Amino acid sequence: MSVRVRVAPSPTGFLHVGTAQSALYNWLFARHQGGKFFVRFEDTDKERSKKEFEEEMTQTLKWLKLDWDEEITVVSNNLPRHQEMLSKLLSEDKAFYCHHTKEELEAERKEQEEKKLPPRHVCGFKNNERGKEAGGIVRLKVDETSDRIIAFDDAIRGKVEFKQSLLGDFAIGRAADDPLYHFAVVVDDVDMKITHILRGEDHISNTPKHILIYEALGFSLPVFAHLPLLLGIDRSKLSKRHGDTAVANYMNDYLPEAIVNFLGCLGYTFSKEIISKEEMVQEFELAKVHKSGAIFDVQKLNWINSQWIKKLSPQEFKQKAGLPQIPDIVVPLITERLEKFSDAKEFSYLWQQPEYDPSLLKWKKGELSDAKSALEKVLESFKDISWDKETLKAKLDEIAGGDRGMVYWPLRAALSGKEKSPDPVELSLVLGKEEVIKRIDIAVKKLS
RNA sequence: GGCCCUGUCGUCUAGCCCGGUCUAGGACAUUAGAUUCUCAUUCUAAGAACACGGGUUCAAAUCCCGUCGGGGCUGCCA
Repeated sequence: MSVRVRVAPSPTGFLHVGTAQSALYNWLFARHQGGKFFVRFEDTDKERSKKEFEEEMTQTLKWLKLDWDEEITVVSNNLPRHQEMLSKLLSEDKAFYCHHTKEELEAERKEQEEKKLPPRHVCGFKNNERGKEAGGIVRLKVDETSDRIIAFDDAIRGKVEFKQSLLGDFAIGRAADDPLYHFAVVVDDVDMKITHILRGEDHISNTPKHILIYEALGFSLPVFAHLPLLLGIDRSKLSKRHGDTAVANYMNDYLPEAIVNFLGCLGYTFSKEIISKEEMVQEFELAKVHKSGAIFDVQKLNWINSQWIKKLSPQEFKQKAGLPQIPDIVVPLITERLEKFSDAKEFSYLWQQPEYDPSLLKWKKGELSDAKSALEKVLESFKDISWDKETLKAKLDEIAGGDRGMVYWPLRAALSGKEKSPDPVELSLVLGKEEVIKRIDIAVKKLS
């Protein structure tokens, strides 16, 4: 049987990096197995779900190049089916209406905590006539007297067990025509013939509930696999207070290849650290996914991004960095020292004249007057010189005598207007003779 | 509180299943050095971890028990 997996985010915000990671592992598993990967929007929470978030998530998934099979589905579109299944359970007496108020339920939960009892709602309505009267929320009947152990073999963690008696009669619908997540997700996964459910570890304790729903509905179980969570610096579940959690916030500074590479390696150890998703597909094995959560460390992301940036062709770089006007020849000078695209603007001196204070021209071992005379000598000798690396270098060394800094520093400063930059010979080569002479001339005038 | 998952350098991890080859390896980060006018790249080096306590064994990061720590869930959110 062919593998079918899905990622099912709820469209209540921008695509979270954790969701992106989950999508990636589902995608990797599907592609490795030659199966199908689907995207489904879990909009059972009508209050918070928004169409614009669906659109945003779709665009972001595309940007990550995690291609899905068939059209994206939306849970609410399957509502008639959910209602049908809910009614079925109700009529088969496997589910019932709970008429307790929120206040009563809350009081019950509070009391249970105080008495150190397991938190569960064993509903008094499940076995009396009022439980059949429509109104209130719909709960699944769970036999609290059973000593059954609900167990499943997690493809990542191995055997996981829960006592059925601790579950209580959990809610599956706000009303007979309004399914809750736990119910809708099961029905949809069945309808889509999902074979493996790879989702975040935060769903482990929901799994026994889902198993009970599968059973009540008479469907066979898929394979479950719970992915480790992405953590913030304090090791709690990654959330907004830890920084940017929306993939969208990384789109301007990072390459999708870097994000995918980073996310893939947080939760799995591949044969190498810089790896494309196609290469990941080759190696991916579900059982090798890590069990414990990993901290989302931007420093590592930055390094990975810098590695991917270095692989870019000049054309690709200019387009991604939003600098289409710059000459190809300056690109390597930038990519060699770039971690994030937004930092590219620091190198504007490569395509436009820099602004700087004349004092910058003074080298630490000399005076301003030394800089001036050095620049004048360079200016003079550059006017009629062969414009290649060896010649320029030889000439500058000759002018400098023994102390290269006396010439290199002021020249480099004159060309870049920065304390830190590529060396003056490289700058001269990419800037061109005419521009170099112009900039030296400006520098000399600043010192006059 | 209850239930469940998890625990190797600061971070991501290899090793653990099938005890000895582990004076615990790699990467990021940090520090120092080489190259160098500066920065970056590159290279070299250094510091840095088996949560703790028992047990089994000739031998334990690896097996067993317990403790502690971290996290998740505990909703008419997902």
